[in-house]
Amino acid sequence: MKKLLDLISEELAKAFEAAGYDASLGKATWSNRPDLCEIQCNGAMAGAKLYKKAPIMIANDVASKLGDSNTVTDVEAVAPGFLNMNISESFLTGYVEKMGEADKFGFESVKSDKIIIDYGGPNVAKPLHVGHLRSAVIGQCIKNLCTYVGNDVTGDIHLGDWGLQMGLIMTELRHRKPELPYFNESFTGEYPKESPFTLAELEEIYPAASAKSKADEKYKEEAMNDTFMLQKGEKGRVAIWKHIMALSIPDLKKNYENLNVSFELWKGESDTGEIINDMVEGIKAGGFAYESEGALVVDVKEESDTKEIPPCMLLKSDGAALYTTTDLATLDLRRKLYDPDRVIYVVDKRQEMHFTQVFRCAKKTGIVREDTKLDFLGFGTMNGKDGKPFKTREGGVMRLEILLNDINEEMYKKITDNREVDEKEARDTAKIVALAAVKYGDLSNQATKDYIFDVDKFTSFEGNTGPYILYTIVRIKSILAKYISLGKNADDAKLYFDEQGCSKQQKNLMIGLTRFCAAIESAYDELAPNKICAYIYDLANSFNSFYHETKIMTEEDAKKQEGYIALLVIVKRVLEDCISILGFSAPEKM
RNA sequence: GUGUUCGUAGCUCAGCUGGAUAGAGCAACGGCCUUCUAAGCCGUGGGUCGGGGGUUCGAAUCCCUUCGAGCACACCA
Repeated sequence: MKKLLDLISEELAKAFEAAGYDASLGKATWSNRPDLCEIQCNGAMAGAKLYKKAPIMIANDVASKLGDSNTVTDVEAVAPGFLNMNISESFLTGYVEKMGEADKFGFESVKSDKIIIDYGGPNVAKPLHVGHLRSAVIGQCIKNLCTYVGNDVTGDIHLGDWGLQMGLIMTELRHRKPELPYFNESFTGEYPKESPFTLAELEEIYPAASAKSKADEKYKEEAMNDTFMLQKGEKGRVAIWKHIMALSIPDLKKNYENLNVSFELWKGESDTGEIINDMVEGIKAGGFAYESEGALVVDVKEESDTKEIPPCMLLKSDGAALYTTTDLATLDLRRKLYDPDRVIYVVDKRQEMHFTQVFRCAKKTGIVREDTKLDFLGFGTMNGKDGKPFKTREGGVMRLEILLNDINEEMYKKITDNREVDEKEARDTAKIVALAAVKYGDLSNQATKDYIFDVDKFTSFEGNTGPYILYTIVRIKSILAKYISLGKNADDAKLYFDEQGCSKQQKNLMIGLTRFCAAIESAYDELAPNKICAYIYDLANSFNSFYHETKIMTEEDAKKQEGYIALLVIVKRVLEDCISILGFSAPEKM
């Protein structure tokens, strides 16, 4: 379905042409002065130079050609050369009607790429903390968005399960329990099925080991050696590694489920273990790699660089793989298994340099196709109210689980405050609304910027927040339920065009609906979830104004009432599609 | 040091492919619940868009410069 502005632009283009000017000047935009008009066209000013003519004269010429239009009304040329106009109500109503009937409100899928989205990236050695929230929330939304616009999308969690963090755990474990069979090289029997540590112990072992390695050089070397041995497939280390994975993955699954985040693929760095060798050999054979200070590297500098880009390192001087290696091998593996057209990484923006190196190296060495799009969507840090990285009150790393529980609890209090609510229902609603609050709070900011995670703000739920959006949807649901309870059918309701004209609020609401496709499109083009948030906040505002202005259930004219209901149905569907892309849902009541 | 992102109301943020009077929310103040959920609606106050130059009929937006902040700069991930 063509966008409303495009339809009007076409008409303007014809008018410019009829008046003797270039058709391309006829471009309609939404007015930035809603007090003056709904739609404006600045083409006359752009054409002033071209035709060496006062812009107001051009605007007047064009306006005179638009007198009998059935899409726009009140066309007016205004100094210095604006062309102001309103949309015809019958045309607008007809357009919204068609939107309601069309699949995805007339959004035209132009893309059908095979896309892999790399997000989540949890470290199996430690529990999810607030730092993982953004990747999960933004990644899931980008995945939903790419799917909505018609791509074939696969989400990959890309576990951090093959690096030094694994070696650190093993080293610490050996120091604590040297008697374990995993560390006995002459051991030939079966390793125990039972893990030698619990999940809780694992969560304690890693930070302890990490701290020691920073203070003790020898300890760190030991950990690096353990990492190397694991990567070589030494059976004792592999057995411990399996224990870690078996404990960690179910826990991760549970936590991501609570966030309404899911992954089609649960691959990790370790899945590249077997192909790293071949890949490195291939790059060497291609003549791309050379030795530098003992390490194997590939140059990735380019002429246009404004700064020094260090070479991309394939192997450390001790021969071990590092994160560039596993990221490259992951691309290699993905091409072999899925051959994607595009890979999108939703990762902390501090890793930009790393991915620049990986992308260039992958293109240069032919690991990915020349036309594969590799996108880095770097997000900013989640800070506390003090503007510094979010921490617990004690200054430690805040576990995601605890953060979410806190917010759920706050939400529950809010819901049960001063009213009688069923306990179970209140708990369920609290969970839904809390998740919306957290996700919307994140997604409504530009992904690339740091943002302040303010628990008070998110639990206050006023203004531009997820709960406000949900509240709007719940209000609509409530009216529709009432309408249906009278034995009427809301789904078959038809929009009503009133010759007398509709209220300003209603027209505004309809205009809001017509902007859906453009909002989705720009959000997709820029991989910017905040554009969807801005759109639905605006739409929800329009609806709430309309809601206060219009008494729906007491409307006596049945046709008119049916028209209102039809409008509500579309607004609700648009809002629900949008929040479903954002990754949350609305309760029945709140 | 080099590069990069950013600096907009007291606070948190939009707006940035140049257009008319720079917008929201929070906070402050004032209205609106016997009528579809007041987690709402309507209104008031609050700004040298960090500073200075430039390009343009027109600049928060583009260019240069300066000040300030964050981040990154090969053997961690």
